[in-house]
Amino acid sequence: MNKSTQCEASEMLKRAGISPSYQRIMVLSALLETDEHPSADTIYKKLGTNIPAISRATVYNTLNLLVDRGVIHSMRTAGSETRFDSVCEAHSHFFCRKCKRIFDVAQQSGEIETELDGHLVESQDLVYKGLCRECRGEMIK
Amino acid sequence: MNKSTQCEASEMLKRAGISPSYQRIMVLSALLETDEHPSADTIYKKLGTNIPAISRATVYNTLNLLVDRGVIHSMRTAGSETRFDSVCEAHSHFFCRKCKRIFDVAQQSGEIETELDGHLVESQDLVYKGLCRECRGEMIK
DNA sequence: CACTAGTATCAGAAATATTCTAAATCTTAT
DNA sequence: ATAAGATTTAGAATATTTCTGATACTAGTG
Ligand SMILES: [Mn+2]
Ligand SMILES: [Mn+2]
Ligand SMILES: [Zn+2]
Ligand SMILES: [Zn+2]
Repeated sequence: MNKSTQCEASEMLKRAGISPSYQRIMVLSALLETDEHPSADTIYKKLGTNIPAISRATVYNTLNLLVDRGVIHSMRTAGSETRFDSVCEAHSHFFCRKCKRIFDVAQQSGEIETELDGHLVESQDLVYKGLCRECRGEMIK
Repeated sequence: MNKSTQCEASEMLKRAGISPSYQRIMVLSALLETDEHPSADTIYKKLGTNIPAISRATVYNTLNLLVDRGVIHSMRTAGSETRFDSVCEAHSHFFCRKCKRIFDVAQQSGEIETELDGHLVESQDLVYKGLCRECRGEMIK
C-alpha cells in the first residue's frame, strides 16, 4: 500500500535486472514492509485483498527469482514453510517454537569463515531456538 | 545389521523410557551407523530390504518420537526434507548446495547464549552453506 | 496503428514430504 | 485364555511447492 516502499521495490528490481511488473513490485513491497519473515503463503494472503489479485504461482515464482538474484534471503530453518527476509546484511535469527515467529538478533563473532575442512563456505546461518519473550511470559501465568 | 549397534540402540531407547521394539531398534540403528544425516525416506529405503519390512509411517513416528525425547536431532536446514542426526554433542554443519550432503564441522566459539533480547534460548544451530571439497574439485575440471 | 516475439501471469494439476486414520498385530498382566 | 494397552501398518489426507499449458501483457517494427 505504501507508495514509497513500492518505489524502493521497483528500484531494487531494476538494479537486479528484473523488470518491475505490478505483481513483482507488490510481492517485494509486502516483504519490505514487514520484519516478520513471512512465508510465501503469508504474502499471498496479505496481497489477496488487493485488486487485481495475484496468483499463488506468481508469488512463489517472484520470491524464488529474488532469492536466485540475491535480492532477498530464504530460510527453511524451522517449521514446515520456507520463510523470506528482505534484510540482506549479516544477522542471526531466533525462532520461537511456540508462536513460530522469527526475530532478528545481532550477529555474534565478527569472523566469517571462507573455508572449513576444505569445503568452500558461501554463507552461514546461525539460528537460535527456544521460547520468545512473550511466549515465555505466558508459560509462567 | 551390526549386532552391537542394535544393542546400543536398544539401550538408548530404554534410557529414554521408550520400549525397544524391533522397528524402533532398526530405525535408530540405521541412524547410528551413518554420519550422512539421512532423511526419513533414506532410512526407510535402507531398511526396505530387511525382512520383515518396516512401514514408512513407523519410520516417521519413531524419528519424531526420538526427537521429542531428545535422543536424536533433526534439522530442516536446507533442501526439502528433514534430516536426522544421532550425534547430540554440540557441533555445526556444512551443507553442500550441489550434492546435498551434510558434513559435521567442529563447533566454533565456546560461548552458548542462554538468553537473547529477552528470548529464552534452548538450542542453537550454525549451518554453513557452499560447495563441499569434492563438488568444488569437480567444478574446476 | 497492426503484427510479432518475447515475457509474465494465471488457475489448476501434479509432485513431494509428512501426518493422520482406523484396522490389525503384538505385549503384558491377570 | 482374555482383556487392555501399545505398536505397527497401508493407504488416505494434508501441506507446501513446483509444473503445465493457456492467456495476457510489453516492446519493437514497419
Ligand atoms: Mn532477518
Ligand atoms: Mn551432525
Ligand atoms: Zn513465541
Ligand atoms: Zn558436494
